Amino acid sequence: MTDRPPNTHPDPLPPDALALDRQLCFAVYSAAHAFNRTYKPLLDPYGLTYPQYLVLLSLWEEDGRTVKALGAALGLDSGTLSPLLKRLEASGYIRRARDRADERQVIVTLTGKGRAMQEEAGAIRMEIGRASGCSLAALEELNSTLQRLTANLRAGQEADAAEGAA
Amino acid sequence: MTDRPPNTHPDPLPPDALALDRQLCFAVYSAAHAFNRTYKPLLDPYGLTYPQYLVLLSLWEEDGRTVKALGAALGLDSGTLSPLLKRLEASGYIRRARDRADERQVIVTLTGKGRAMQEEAGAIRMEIGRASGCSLAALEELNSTLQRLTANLRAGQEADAAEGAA
DNA sequence: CAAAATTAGATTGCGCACAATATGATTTTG
DNA sequence: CAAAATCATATTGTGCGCAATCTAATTTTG
Repeated sequence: MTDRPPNTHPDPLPPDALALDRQLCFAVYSAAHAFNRTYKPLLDPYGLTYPQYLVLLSLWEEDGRTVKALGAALGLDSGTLSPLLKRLEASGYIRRARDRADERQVIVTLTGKGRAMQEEAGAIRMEIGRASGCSLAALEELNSTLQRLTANLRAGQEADAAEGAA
Repeated sequence: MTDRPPNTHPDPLPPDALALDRQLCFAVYSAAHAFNRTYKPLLDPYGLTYPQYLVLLSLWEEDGRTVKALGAALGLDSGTLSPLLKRLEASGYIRRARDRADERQVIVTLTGKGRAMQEEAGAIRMEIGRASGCSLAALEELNSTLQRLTANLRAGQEADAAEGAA
């Protein structure tokens, strides 16, 4: 229970300040769903889900990462990744093996099928780009704006966490 | 690595075109998670989740909507909303009742507690705005850009669906 | 070196999200 | 008006996402 400034009613918010279409969070939430739904028919033929596809993207950048490294790259924890990676292994895209040097760690490696999938990903990416209906420049601009926003939100969380631990 | 196999690739994608931080979808996905994590400590004291909060926002705009109308506003179907609304009812924010005129429909109505929560929402919204670290103008700009993107993606889905049905 | 602390993953439980399906109410049509 | 089609919602099954907890391996410390 942090004591915040006594802002019971700091400002009279505009009457429609709480309208759904005024909330940036909702615009982000909706866009995320829209991407998911657009990816689904493209990934279904390969038996992949969108988060599984993200893991493959991550491994194509650097194969042989640990679960922890993947989690850091994707912003996911082991509670999400452990079962997801099991499914990815069951469908033949990756293999998991304990690191001999440090048996706490699990190394995730692409299989031949996993590497081969990268060829298909180019077409998927093109299709998504087309579906977004934005110019390359607009995509990059939006991308970096969202990355800044995400960084700001994360910084706020860390600050609050530190405050709570103090 | 510059020379790719002369495959069926329409265009030679830049070698890092599949890098995670180049994917707009991933920026959106990450921002959505970041919002969720920022909202969580603000909503936890009220026993609300973020999607439940969205339902309340929607009802504050117009109370007494049907499940279908809520689904249209939020982009969710009954498979998601039915159990969510049950939980919202169990925690006392809403009531659900069959429409007497058309017993197929369920009308969702705010309780006193549900209406009272709107007072708290102002402070939550301010806190989120602060955490986003963006100016009002930047927020609105980003909001409308994302709304256009979402509309484009949805249009593509509908086109594909129509194509499949043809 | 042995005990304590830290670390990496896995597991459990709950809630969201969606496809597919089921049920019951209403509308359309023959 | 009765059968068929449509509609609104609920249910089931699968997968993501996260908090909390557990286990085993490694590192730190006394």
